[in-house]
Amino acid sequence: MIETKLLEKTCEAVKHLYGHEIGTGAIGLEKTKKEIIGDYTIVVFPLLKISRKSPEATATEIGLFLRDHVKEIIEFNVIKGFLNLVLSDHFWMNFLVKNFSHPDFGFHKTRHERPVVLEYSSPNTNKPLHLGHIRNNLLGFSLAEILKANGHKVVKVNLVNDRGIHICKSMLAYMKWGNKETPASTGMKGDHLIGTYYVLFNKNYKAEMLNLIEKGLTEAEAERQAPLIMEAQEILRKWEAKDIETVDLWKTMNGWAYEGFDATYRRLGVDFDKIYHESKTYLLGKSLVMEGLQRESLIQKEDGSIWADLRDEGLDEKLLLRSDGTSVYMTQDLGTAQLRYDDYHPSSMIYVVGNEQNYHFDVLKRVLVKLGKAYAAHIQHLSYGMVELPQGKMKSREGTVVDADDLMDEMFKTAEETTRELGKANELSETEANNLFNKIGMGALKYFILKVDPKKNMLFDPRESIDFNGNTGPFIQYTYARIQSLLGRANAAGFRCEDENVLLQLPLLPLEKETIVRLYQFQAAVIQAGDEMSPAVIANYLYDLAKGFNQFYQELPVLKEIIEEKVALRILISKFTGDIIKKSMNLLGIEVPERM
RNA sequence: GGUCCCGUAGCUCAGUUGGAUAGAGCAACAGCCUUCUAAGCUGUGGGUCGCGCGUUCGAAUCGCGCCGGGAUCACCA
Repeated sequence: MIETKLLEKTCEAVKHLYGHEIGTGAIGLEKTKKEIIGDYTIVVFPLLKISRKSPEATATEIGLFLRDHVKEIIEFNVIKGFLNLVLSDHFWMNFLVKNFSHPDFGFHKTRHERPVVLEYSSPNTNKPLHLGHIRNNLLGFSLAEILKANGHKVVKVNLVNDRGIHICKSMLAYMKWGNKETPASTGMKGDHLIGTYYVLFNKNYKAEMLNLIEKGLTEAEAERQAPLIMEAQEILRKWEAKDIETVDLWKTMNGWAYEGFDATYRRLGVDFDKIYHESKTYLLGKSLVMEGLQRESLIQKEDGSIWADLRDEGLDEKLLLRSDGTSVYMTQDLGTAQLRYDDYHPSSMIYVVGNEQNYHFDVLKRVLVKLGKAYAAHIQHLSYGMVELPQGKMKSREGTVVDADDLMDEMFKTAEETTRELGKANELSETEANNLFNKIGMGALKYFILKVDPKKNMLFDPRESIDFNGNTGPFIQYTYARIQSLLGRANAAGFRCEDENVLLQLPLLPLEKETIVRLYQFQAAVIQAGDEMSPAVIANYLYDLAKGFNQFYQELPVLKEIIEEKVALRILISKFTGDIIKKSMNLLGIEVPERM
């Protein structure tokens, strides 16, 4: 890319002019600010110690050297310590002509042998997915696409938390109050049906606790002694003992949950290459811990419980096996890490998990190191922030969760209303219309969530719903649809690509050039998004691209332009923009409609 | 209490490997459809970048100390 060349040539300039060898890292190269003439700017302040001259003189000397030694640079200007370089129109035209028809532009061919294992979603089978899971799923899916675009093989895995006390709670409530209901008999999605029992358990559990507290128990005592929780624990023991009835019910209810999840995943447009079940991996975790104990990298206490001692690393002791020999969350995660490593020998293992588990992953890595696992160094935690509601954090018990399926229904409805109001569904068949509403609704939702830096907490206000104007998914989809319409007309009118050599000589108007420059930046955006594991980089790039194109489209005629070569040029720009919008949207897991 | 994260316009967010007058969208107001889709474009107003000190030629960005918000530190997951 041209950036690399500019950096290297600047180093040469410094060596030639001042006799100093410097690395490209010592040079500040950035895009020139909008108001100033130029494409790239070199900040020369850091070089003054070497040049021993004024900022202006240094910048001018380097500018002269670059102009003479880099054929793409046709002129430059100096403002204080800023050297602004102007690249030739020919350079930008050449880029456009050489790349616009290249389907893989901006993407790298697979260049890493070992795959990346990417875990995301990881639901519990005791309740349906909510808005927080949506963020997780969208991030995970998008990140997979971004990594593929950067030349990685990606294995998407889902670790289902299908065992444990929380699962038993739903089971118990169902046994007590379920009346043999099924998804079929109630017409409810399986995961939602199970969710009602989870809620029911908590309601009654809370009532029992209050009762006990009234009788003089402390809260902690009540929590442990309430009959319901003790019954749930009994179910857990039966499950671990492989009691047939218990295991059967567990299988049945989990089956309902899976059916429900599958439907939600399909609608969200996410998928997995491999599904792990905690019920099948926790035993491997146990054996890893026992090995570690034998090798004396772990410690056992008098009551039989096994721990990792991390005190000399500034952390605490961490329990890995309970005194009764049963496993905890960490045990299970050690097992799945090992399993994944054995299954794929990946170059890295990425976990898309909320930032509330930062400590967990810190400990996980350290314990794996203690167990002598070299792959611990390649575990990465994509730690994303919480989705908050105007009232604060979502809490299932207080009924303030935004359900994933409900939300998607809402989005669809809003998309339908808005589209009909605008009269844009009039000529569509029902299937086509529903298809469009779905694309728009999901596009709005996905873009809304992915445009925020994953690391940050974000706010979701269901009342205001999601806008379809401004910096939104539908805005970008609309830009794409407009381009397709334009290209359709161009095609119908029989416009064909002009002779390349003619185009290469064309002078560019500012809006034309700005748009081409943005297209060029797609390559850097893909790389940056991969490095930072951030779909938001793509989303922000996309908005900039679409916004800029709309300006171009508004100000300059394409098909109505008089100069034939300009028509060809602008069609080329439009086509390339459309292609990159589509590719970028796909990196976010968002579809674009041909008409809207 | 220990550790970690966050604090930018009324609201939601960009910008944070230190660089030029801090940017968008929404909301408000004012314009632009006899010309390629107005889910669009243009313009106006709106800021002690939480506060203070420091490092630097230069700080929203780095360091330290406060203030405010959040997460986490379970024989929960």
